[in-house]
Amino acid sequence: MTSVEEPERPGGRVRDAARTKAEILDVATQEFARAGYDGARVDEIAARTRTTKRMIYYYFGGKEQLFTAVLERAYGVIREAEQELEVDHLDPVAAIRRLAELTFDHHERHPDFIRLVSIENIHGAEHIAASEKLGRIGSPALEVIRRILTAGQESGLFTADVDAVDLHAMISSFCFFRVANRHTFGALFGRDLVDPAQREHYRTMLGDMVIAYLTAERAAG
Amino acid sequence: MTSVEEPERPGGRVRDAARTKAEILDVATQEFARAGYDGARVDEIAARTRTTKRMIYYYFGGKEQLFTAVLERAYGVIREAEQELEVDHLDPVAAIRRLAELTFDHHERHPDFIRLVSIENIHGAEHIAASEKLGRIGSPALEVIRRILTAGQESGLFTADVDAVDLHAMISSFCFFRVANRHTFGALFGRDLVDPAQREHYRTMLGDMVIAYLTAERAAG
DNA sequence: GCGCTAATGTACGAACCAGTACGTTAGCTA
DNA sequence: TAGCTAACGTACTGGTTCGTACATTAGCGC
Repeated sequence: MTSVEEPERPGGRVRDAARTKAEILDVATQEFARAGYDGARVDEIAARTRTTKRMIYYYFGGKEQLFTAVLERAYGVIREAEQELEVDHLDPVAAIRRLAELTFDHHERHPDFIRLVSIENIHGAEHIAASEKLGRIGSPALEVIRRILTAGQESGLFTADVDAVDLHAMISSFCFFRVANRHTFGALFGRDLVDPAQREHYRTMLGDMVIAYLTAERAAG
Repeated sequence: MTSVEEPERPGGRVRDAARTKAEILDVATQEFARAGYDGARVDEIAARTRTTKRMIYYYFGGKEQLFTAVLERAYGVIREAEQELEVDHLDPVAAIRRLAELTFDHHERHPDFIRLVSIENIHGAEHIAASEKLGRIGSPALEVIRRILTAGQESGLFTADVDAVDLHAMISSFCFFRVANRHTFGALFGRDLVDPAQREHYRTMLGDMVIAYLTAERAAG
């Protein structure tokens, strides 16, 4: 919003492939998250862009590939966030709590991403399967969890012998459900799981749950 | 499949409003769960029914109302299952574990229901909001949780002071995630959360988690 | 400053799909 | 068994939506 009449094209150049592509991806992310894959309209995405529908097909090939590109970028964002995890200086209990809270925060801050994942699951993860990039994206968080778990188990602090993938599932499930099922849960039980006033409450609850699970005294079995 | 050439109309009657409606609901449930709301095709539902598209509009009014009817029936099924909960004879710890396991089992047995709930959340729970029936459906499980929690907290077995709705959310999140996100999780982490061979593993994990949370020694604060 | 190509805009088509107008019949009732 | 109505079928339509053929121009290299 620097100029008065022409806030468009802030970069100066009229033709800019990179910016056009990025803008399409931004709008497409919103539109797919808003309405689901089949509910999303290519014309609507184009209309909310500085460019035209023609460009969507020029750069991405089609609706299907556009959705795949949207997913690739969304997963890229979470991978980057995970790479900034700095918990190695903490003791295992504090480290796991911190990791859980960061996962919690990321879900809270990216509801569109959660919706995209829900949508992709409705479609059997076929776009992930079709994407070379997503096949080998991995998860930095998983490596961090592995290290903390090993440390905690060796020191005897953690009694549970879960592996990193299952613990990641446990943490994610709580964070994901809270955002993804917010609407049906709210409608049926009259409680908004994403109410800002309850944010700390649920964040603490998640941490307590994970720590309790990892440090509980297990019956011999 | 009792007769050879005419396995149709097993009830005998050619015209049967109740059966036609039920059949439409059955097929519609599958189709909506398969493709999402906008991906589902009314023509496809009709084609897989003994009747025609005309009847869908005759009985339900439209695609939107049909989906609402599908949701109403699906939620009705889970409510009925919850009404058969019999855990009052157990001690609080065993009762909670049993409840968690029944929730786990119901999610496992009704993947279509899980998909419908995901779809409804993509659309902001607008069909639940539009349904009178679903507004006052409640949840028998919630009452059971309330009773167990009170007993456990009064006896000092449970240290956590969660309320029933939050505990229900915690249990549901794990069960829901495992089924709903099966595809993306499998594609990204190479682990099938619904692998039958791992069923007991995750069922136990859920119970351990909930019990650990409820019985953990909390730091004063 | 000239030409070449990546980048972009316009206008249209063909298929699809929710919903309906109109016509027919099964089966209950009296 | 006649008549009435709920239940059902056929065929169509109007709008929508993904995708594309064709025309145009910006901006870089030389």
